[in-house]
Amino acid sequence: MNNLLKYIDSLTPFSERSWELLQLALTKQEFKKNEFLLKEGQVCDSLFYIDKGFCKSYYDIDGVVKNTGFFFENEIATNIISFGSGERSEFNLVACEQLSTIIFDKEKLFLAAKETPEIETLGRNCIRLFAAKQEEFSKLFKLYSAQQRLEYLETKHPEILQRVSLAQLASFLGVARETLSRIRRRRRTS
Amino acid sequence: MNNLLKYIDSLTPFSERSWELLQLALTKQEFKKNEFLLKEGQVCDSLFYIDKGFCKSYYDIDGVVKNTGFFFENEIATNIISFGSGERSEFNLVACEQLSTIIFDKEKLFLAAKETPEIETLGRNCIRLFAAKQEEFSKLFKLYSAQQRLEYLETKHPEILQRVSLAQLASFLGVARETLSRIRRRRRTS
DNA sequence: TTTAACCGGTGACATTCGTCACAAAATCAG
DNA sequence: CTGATTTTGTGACGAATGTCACCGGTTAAA
Repeated sequence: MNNLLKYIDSLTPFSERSWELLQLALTKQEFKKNEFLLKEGQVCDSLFYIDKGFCKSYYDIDGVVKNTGFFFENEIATNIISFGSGERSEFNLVACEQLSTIIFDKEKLFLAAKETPEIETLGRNCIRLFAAKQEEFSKLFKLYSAQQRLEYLETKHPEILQRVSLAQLASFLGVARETLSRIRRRRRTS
Repeated sequence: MNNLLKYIDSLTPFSERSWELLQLALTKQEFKKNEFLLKEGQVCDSLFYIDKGFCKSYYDIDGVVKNTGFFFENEIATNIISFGSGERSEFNLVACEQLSTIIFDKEKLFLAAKETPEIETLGRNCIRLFAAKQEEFSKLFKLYSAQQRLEYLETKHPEILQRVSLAQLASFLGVARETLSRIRRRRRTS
């Protein structure tokens, strides 16, 4: 819980009482590699704070896996559309390696938020960070070529390159695995 | 202010007192076509509720305009990254036609939110909707071809096609104007 | 009315990318 | 250590896209 406390403190002032109330909504949970945090078709009623390990979000489009996000330590993973609206999730969340999370239960979280506005503010800030991350990555696709997207990740998010296989990365970059190989080769030889 | 009231009511329960407090943070503002709501390099300290007309967000990449979003009546337009973090905006917001907005001033909004948790909750829900829209559109680029992206807009967001020129739309879809022409022709002839 | 500006379409051509097939290298399990 | 599996690289080829040039139709301004 220690990492989580630091994470919260970095977002908003938080009293002892708020922390005690919040803990009523929290559960530690471990996932094995390839275990699902959220499956397509389920309603997402949790926020997953990542304590150790990482997971990814992906769509299964006619049997083809399309990675759309990676979530590492000290981040929140969730389906914000499903969590907010109660609709079924269109994508999956799956552990990429042994994963330790702290789950925020939606219902209990809302109950706790009624008791203190600090929890409401925390929620707003979590969503804000989540939205900022969304915007950052969607920008890549709207503005840049595959090669430029790779270069952006290399400078701004090297942790992804270090921990994710090239096939996984290619899917995330929105190109075929072969295209990513060629981009890398072009740069080696020039 | 009537449209805004309905918008708020659709998001969260709102007392008379909350509405009166919120109004302290609100200002009506008109923009002429091609007038800027937010310029690249500025810090965004407003949420723009769109009452009438529409605007767009775009990046200027080495002199090339890349449209990234359109915002119509009954939506909030802003730069969520800049608004939340205080960093400078990397993109522009500009009126595409005569535009009537109601501006939420960030500083005054935070003051009002301290008085009542209903405003805090409203803020959380506005951000949530904004994040959901981000995710919806970024999904298009990660999963679909240009033609599929067009088809998605035609079925899910026909208002965009009705009000935006093909050149603007092509930029938003992330393809050259000519490519959009060819997609349209392919479908006519097949 | 005339002229200019804008909008949408299209042809030509080079480039890039996806797909399929296969091979080399790295990793893992027994 | 060894064989199997996974990961990565690459060649061939067709399809899709970007770029440039130009045209006709519409709209708006002079």
